[in-house]
Amino acid sequence: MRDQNGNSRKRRGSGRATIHDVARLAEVGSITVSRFLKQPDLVSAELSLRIAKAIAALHYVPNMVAGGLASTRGRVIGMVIPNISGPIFANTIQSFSDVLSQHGYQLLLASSYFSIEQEENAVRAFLGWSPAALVVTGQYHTKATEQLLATASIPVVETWDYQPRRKPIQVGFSHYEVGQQAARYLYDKGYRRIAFVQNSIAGDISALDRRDGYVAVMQEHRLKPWIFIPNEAAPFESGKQAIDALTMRKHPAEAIIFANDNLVAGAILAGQRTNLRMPEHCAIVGFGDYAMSSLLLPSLTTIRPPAKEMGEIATLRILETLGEISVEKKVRRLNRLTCELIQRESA
Amino acid sequence: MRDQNGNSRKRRGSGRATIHDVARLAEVGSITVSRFLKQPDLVSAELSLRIAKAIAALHYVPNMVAGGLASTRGRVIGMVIPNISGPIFANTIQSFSDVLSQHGYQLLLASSYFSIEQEENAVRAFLGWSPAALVVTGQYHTKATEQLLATASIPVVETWDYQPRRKPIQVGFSHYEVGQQAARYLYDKGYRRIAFVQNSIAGDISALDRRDGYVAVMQEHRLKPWIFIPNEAAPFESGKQAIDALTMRKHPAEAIIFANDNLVAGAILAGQRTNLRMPEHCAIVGFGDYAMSSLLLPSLTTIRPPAKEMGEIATLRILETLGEISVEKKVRRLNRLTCELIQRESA
DNA sequence: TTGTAGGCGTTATCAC
DNA sequence: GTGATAACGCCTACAA
Repeated sequence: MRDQNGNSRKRRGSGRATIHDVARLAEVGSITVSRFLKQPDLVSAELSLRIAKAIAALHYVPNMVAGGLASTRGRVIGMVIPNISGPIFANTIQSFSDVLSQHGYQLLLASSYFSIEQEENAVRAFLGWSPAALVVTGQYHTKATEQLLATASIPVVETWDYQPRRKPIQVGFSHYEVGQQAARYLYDKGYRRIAFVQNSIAGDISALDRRDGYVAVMQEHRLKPWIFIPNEAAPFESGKQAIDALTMRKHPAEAIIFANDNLVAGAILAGQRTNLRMPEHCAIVGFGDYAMSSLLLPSLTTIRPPAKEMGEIATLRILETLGEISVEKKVRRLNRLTCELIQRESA
Repeated sequence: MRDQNGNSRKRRGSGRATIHDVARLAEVGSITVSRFLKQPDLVSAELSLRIAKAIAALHYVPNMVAGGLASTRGRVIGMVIPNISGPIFANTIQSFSDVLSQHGYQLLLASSYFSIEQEENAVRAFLGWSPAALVVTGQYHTKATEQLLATASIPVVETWDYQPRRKPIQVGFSHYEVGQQAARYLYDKGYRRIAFVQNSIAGDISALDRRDGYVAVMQEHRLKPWIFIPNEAAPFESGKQAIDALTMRKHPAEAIIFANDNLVAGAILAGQRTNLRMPEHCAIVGFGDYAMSSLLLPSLTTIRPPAKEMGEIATLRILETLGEISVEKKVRRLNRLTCELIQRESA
């Protein structure tokens, strides 16, 4: 039974042209069409031409679902990120997605909101799609996630963190060292009463690593670590709360390291209101280098994570593991990236 | 031939437990397992229990790819957005993805960088995944995209724009009216020499609609429209260039509408350097209400698009069309959202 | 270089 | 309420 296009009428089908329709029109075997699409070198020029015409005539779009099922490995790659809309991760997603789509892979995205339980759900959901690879954020996961990732037998990349001797491919940086970097910078500038303001989001474990780096440097110099934990939920409010608590006291902080630039934004706004001058009264170092960080008054001295680079390199490492490309040795060793301290007005 | 788990050894397979493995362990037919997962009401309590146990024992994760192939409609939804990392669209993505995943759908994401050709590529790639629905940004597409969307016979949603009498489901707002809104606001404040600064990104067609709205209001009042087109690529630079050109002249602009807040950020920084006082010397209205907009000095009067709402409502409309949920009539009519003018210091 | 047979894991269809 | 069977559209394996 044929419909008006000469296609066989299917009981269930999607209605779209299939590889068989193309093959019939081009008068070749379907497998030749498949080869034409995947390994064009193996198909003769003559058949290639006929096939190309048939594809165009039928508006054929290969069914990736069927292909994925047949090859038991789909051309999707899942990515779990704490926060899609956060200023910090968007660049990683963007560059990841861009490089990926150039190689015919699609990005499946989910957000965990810094909850490792939500991350587990996302990973579980992704696995149902037989992804070619998975990308997660950070090194801290639930036991179940660890196990899912281990048994998935696909490339797994951890971004936004770095820990030697871990199984997954790492493309990130050491948060601990970022904490050290910030503390040393301030110490070297002569500050001694240096405080650290934690993130208001409890699930942000990486921020605790940065705190630990700060603590280590303080102890190195026999200074007492001074940690402030905001009890506000909103980042701006937390920042305000922190700077008030740390500066409006008898022995105020000379310098403050904030867990991220969002907190700083709140702090700086509060400072403008109270005429707190930075860095004269209090120096500030943030983390993240968000778009706004250079626009604040004072502009913000902060540590810039290699967000875009992580996305790019993660993709390259994945594509290499999948045999899609071969990358230089240089790239293959780029597990551990570094953050740059951007010196501006606030410290 | 069975392996150690009692599963039949497959020549190709993924190695994961299949619905058949579950069925065998639970001693039921595979279709009953399928029903247990999709329509639990139709399965007796006794079998349900056995199946649940088997699923847990085997760590069974349904293969969505196979399911998608069999049902010719996968549980993925594709979304094309101009810019993932842009401050403006991220909220739409986030809320869209969140509601979606609550209903068991996955988000496929691609960015167009304001190029309708890239959008076409993305749509084509998405269609290969038999998505349950597609979301695109804006109402301007290539002919081919229009055709792809029309023949896909799946729900299509256009966000971030609104145009009556278009075929796709619309969840957005009128950029033309936003342009009018900004112009009227400034006119009502007494400004007459009002200029409009276009976006430096040529592909941002919606920004031209905003410009047209501004032009219309100016002509309404018999004022001469004054449009500045930056020739810089970078938004901050464009903003600086624009404010310099529009204010450092004999008859400077009294007020400026910028195509977006990124441009304004550059302009305000330039103004701080030249001691241009806003709004005294020049009032400014932006568009987007980015995170930084309230932090600038002066804080920015701007028009806030309903980014999060668009994502949420788009998802609801899609899920409703797919028969997943039923929404109130109220929501069903929410095609046209409105933008709020946020009054701050700059105008 | 090209083709044939059969499987990938699930669901639609129909029968009991 | 439950199950057998046949698609779904492509790809791997093997053959010619």
